[in-house]
Amino acid sequence: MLRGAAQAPGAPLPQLHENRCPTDPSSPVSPRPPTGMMHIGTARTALFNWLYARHTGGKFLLRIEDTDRERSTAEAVQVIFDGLKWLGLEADEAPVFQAGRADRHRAAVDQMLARGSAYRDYMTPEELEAERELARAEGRVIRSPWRDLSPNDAPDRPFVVRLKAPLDGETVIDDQVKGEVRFQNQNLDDLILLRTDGTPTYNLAVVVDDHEMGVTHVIRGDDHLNNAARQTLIYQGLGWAAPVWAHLPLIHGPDGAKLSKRHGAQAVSEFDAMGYLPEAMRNYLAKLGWGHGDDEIFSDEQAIAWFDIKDVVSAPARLDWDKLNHLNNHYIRLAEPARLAGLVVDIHKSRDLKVREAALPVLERTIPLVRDGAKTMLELADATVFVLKHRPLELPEKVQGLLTEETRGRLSRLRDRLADEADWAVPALEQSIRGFAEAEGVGIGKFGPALRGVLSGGSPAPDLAGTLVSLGKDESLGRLNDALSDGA
RNA sequence: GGUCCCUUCGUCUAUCGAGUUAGGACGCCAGGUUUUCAACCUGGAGAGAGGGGUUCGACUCCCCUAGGGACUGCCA
Repeated sequence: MLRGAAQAPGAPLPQLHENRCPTDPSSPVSPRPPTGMMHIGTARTALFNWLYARHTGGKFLLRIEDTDRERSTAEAVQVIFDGLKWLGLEADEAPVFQAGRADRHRAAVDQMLARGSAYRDYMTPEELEAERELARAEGRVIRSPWRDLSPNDAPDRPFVVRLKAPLDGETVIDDQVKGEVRFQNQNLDDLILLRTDGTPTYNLAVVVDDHEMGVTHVIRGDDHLNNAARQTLIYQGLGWAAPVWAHLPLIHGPDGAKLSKRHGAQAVSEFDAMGYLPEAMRNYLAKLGWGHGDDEIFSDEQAIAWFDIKDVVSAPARLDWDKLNHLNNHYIRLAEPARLAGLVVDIHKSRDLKVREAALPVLERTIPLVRDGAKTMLELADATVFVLKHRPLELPEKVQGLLTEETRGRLSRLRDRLADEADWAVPALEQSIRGFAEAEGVGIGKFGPALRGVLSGGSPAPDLAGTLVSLGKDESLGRLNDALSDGA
């Protein structure tokens, strides 16, 4: 939905409350090749934009900022789409590719040139470098001599087009989370709008696209706060009204430093691979930098109803794995077993474990029994391997050590009792086991560990009755028989 | 170097000048429960970076210092 560039200067912002999600199609850290990842910080920015759009009834828009052609690849873009989809944040309209709008960007620059709010700068790279050093030494911003020269003096050589920013006065950003931020214009340089090859730069493209896409609220990372001032100057140069700004604090690693590889993960795909559920990520990310009183766990609907940019915290937050795990566990307990079973199968398969179709229902009835302790889907997968093993099970030494003469006798008597059990369900089996212990005149501790070991092959398993139910009567008895006949 | 942002328990945060032992959550510690690992129950320790102001009164407003961070590209 392009509104066209012809909006009158100073006209009121449309009441659409549209947002955009600024997204980097390539890695901001390593120049090339694109690392093809969607940073967790980008994901949270997207989440806040999404929450705000849903809350206000506006639109959640996606724009791929690929004005740097070299670093933008189809794969990198796909990673972004996949990441947003996994997180459950899909844009309301087709994504806009910035690179495809270069003509609009250039048209805007023509306007500025005509209005005198931009100029051609013929400085050579060497001259620029010298000026940069000098400016830094003098503690000021770069200034080009071409700013005030007449076009008639133009030499015949490549040029960039720069913004002709005001030299004095101040630019005030009324940021929704930072409050009023003031910049002295003398500290703001004439940023490049068009490169030597005529292609638009990011700062120009963002302004033009936001304006023409009808973006009213720009919610983005803290790292753009300085840019907001400079972009405001571009809006002024174009005679357009600036949008409402909201700059989110960054997410740091557990140690407070910038989030990086050594913190475990930075890409949303990695969180997926580590077994985190998207709804847990949404809840966690929402709580990171925003909150609604003491509410810790909430649904998307609640988050949407409660979300307000003004409640966003202004300090950077650290990624806390313990808390993420806790939330993930909470959502694993809430999820449909069938869905979890599917995810668990995928994990087992990726670990080269053969999973037959018939295992799905078995998994489905096992999951509710073992999910309470699972912090991630990976752990849930670990907790369910016992059910997927093939007979005869290999018993680890620890289990074999439990199988003394006495215990074997006991287990065999228990086997007979279980074989007669008609009601193969947790309550009945619990009673049966307890009754058996009584009949034997011993505590469950006398045979429980051995029974568990025989049934699970030493892998983690739920309580005894649960394990029996998970396995089913035939498989349980079979495993018992295997162990009792083996070496007997 | 310059500009800008940030600073409450270990972590995320509540408290939006005067009802507080500064609340909650995760984590942690202790105890309970117990057929593994968990889960679960009970209890506990734990914070306003430092220094100045403003005010009858400050965690809350202002200034300074310290410490973190972002930007300072013909990257985004």
